[in-house]
Amino acid sequence: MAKPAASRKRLATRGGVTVHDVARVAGVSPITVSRALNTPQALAADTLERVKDAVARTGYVPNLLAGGLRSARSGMVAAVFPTVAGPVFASLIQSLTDTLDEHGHQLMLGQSGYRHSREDALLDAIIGRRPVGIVLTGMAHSAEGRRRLVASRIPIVETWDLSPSPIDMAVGFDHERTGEAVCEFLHARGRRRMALVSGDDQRARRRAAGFTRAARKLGLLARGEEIPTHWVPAPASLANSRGGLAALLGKMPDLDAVFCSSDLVALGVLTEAYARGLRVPERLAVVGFGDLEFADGVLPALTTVRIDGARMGRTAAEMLIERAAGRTVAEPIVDVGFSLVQRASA
Amino acid sequence: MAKPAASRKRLATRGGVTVHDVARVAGVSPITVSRALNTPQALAADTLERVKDAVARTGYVPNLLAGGLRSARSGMVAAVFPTVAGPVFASLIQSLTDTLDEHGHQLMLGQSGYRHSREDALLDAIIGRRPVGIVLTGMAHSAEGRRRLVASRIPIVETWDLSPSPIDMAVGFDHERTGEAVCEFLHARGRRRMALVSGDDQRARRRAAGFTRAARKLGLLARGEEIPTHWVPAPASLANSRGGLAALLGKMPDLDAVFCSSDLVALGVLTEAYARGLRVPERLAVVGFGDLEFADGVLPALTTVRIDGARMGRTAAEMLIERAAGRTVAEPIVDVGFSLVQRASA
DNA sequence: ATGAAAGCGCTAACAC
DNA sequence: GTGTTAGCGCTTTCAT
Repeated sequence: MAKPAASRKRLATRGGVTVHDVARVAGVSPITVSRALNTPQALAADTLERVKDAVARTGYVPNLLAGGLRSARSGMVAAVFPTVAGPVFASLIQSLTDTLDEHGHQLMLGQSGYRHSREDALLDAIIGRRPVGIVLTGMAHSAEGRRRLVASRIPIVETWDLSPSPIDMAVGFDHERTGEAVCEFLHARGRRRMALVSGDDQRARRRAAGFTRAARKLGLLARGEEIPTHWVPAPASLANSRGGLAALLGKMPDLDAVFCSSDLVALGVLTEAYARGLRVPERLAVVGFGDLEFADGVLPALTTVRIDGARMGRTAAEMLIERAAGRTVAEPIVDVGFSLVQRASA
Repeated sequence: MAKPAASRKRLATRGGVTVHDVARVAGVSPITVSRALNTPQALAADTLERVKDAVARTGYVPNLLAGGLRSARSGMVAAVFPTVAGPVFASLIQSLTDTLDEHGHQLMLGQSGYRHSREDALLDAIIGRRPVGIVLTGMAHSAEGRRRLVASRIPIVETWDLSPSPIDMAVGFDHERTGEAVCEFLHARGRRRMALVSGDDQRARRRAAGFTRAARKLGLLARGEEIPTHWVPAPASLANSRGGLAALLGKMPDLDAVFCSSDLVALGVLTEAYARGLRVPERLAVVGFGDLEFADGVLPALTTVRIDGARMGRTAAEMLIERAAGRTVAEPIVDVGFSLVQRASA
């Protein structure tokens, strides 16, 4: 008497169709239903047929929470970005999702929003879901956060940046080198009075540092002198960026080149230059960062640094999938480099 | 003898710290640990203290899969977008994540990529995780998919578009009306020879239809005549869009206004117009769609349609949270409208 | 090739 | 305010 009551209750309680229900309809045991879905090749053809039929008729959708609990495999990958609004991460997220999807994994997305306070809570929410892997971008992990990540033993890929001491694996590029490359490029073009308009985030500061180092090496800076820089508070807007050029010109009227921390900032600089009648590139060279979609269409077309976000996303996903399969990753640290896209603005 | 062996095995098997371990360290029962984390106000202050201490010392991170299974609350919200790469959805995703985060929920992200074949598999992966709610964007749900969604009884919000017959709830705006509004605007500005350069997706087609309807009403079209339209295959690129204007001018040399399906397309049109020496807006008016970040910075500044993506995301999240709390949503269908941002290009 | 039993880690329900 | 018992729905393990 207790048994039938229990099964009736199960159906009533949550309204959910379970393996038991499908099993009953198919005339098999629950485990056979499980096998039909996970290892169909292990079943006789007609049994498989019966189960599939029962699945369709009952509208059964497996509870992945239960399966994940038992098998300790959630099938999800978590990713944390400072923000998804910026177009910079879009192609990375896109290719990450696509590649994971090809392998039957889902992406769980978190935004750190550069707020350290929320960061640890976010990590707990992630680790607590026992993901197959974690993709980290732009987080300056707290000591505590780092400890938890390591303790979780979950495979981790740090992206975008190429950290000097990755927690586990990394795919990215060297921000300092991009700054150096741009400085050298401008110098080769005969520019000598350079400045920066830069968003105030960690990676942009790294690029600025690289730029400064190259300038020093090229003899553009006297001892102790710094590259004039206007820091645009995040999130960088067009108006802010225009103001940046204005401010720089106030201090340095003979300015002849500006390296911007993003294409959007560069667009603001371009706009301000136009408003002031400063010809680009004749009078002022402008270089952006990111090669966003619009960079090719503005006037003059923007010279900028291109990053292969799609490759980063794909590589990160593949590393995690490799690890999830229990294999070791041959190349756990990948530098995807960057390229300088030369257009009209410099 | 069996009991201690079992608990020793538990520790060894997965290496994971569980409620039992924390309970033992704190000298309480497992349920008390659970309560310390979920309903701390129900515990005595010193007990709470002891448990928190034990949690910190053991490095315990609750297994949310197990908790979710038992309580039938996964704490996740799933969202499906055609693509996250396009900047159009960025602010929507951003505010969705932010709002969910404020309420302790995580976002699971899926990309349908406009592929119907993957769509049902994606839905199973989502429904199988028993999310608190589902946000749908730009999916033309298959009959089967729709049936599964309804059967799952999971709260659903359709966004971006305002479907005529939503599955459950909806936040969006009327695409046809934006097309109408732009046509009327251009007409009021004295334009009579209008055309469209449009990406080939469903919503853009709706806007084109609205544009055509208004043109007909205004007497701009003869019986059976259509608005000349160049369809840009997705994903729309700058080069494609430039080609679009070129093609239109071939057929209609006295063209005096173009409505584009996105700001990026509009930028391509602007670029082509410049290359041909067609002055904007004097000779050719150009209107975009989306009010992307760069719209204000290009030359001439782009007149465009602005959509409040942040409001959509916030509203969608709040609706789902409301439902998750067992309350009914007062206004299950919300029209966030749009606004025409008038700048120099038209 | 299929089934029975057990248990993943947590919390709802009910005691006290 | 705290503990005991049971079970969420699935899959691992072992048996046949």
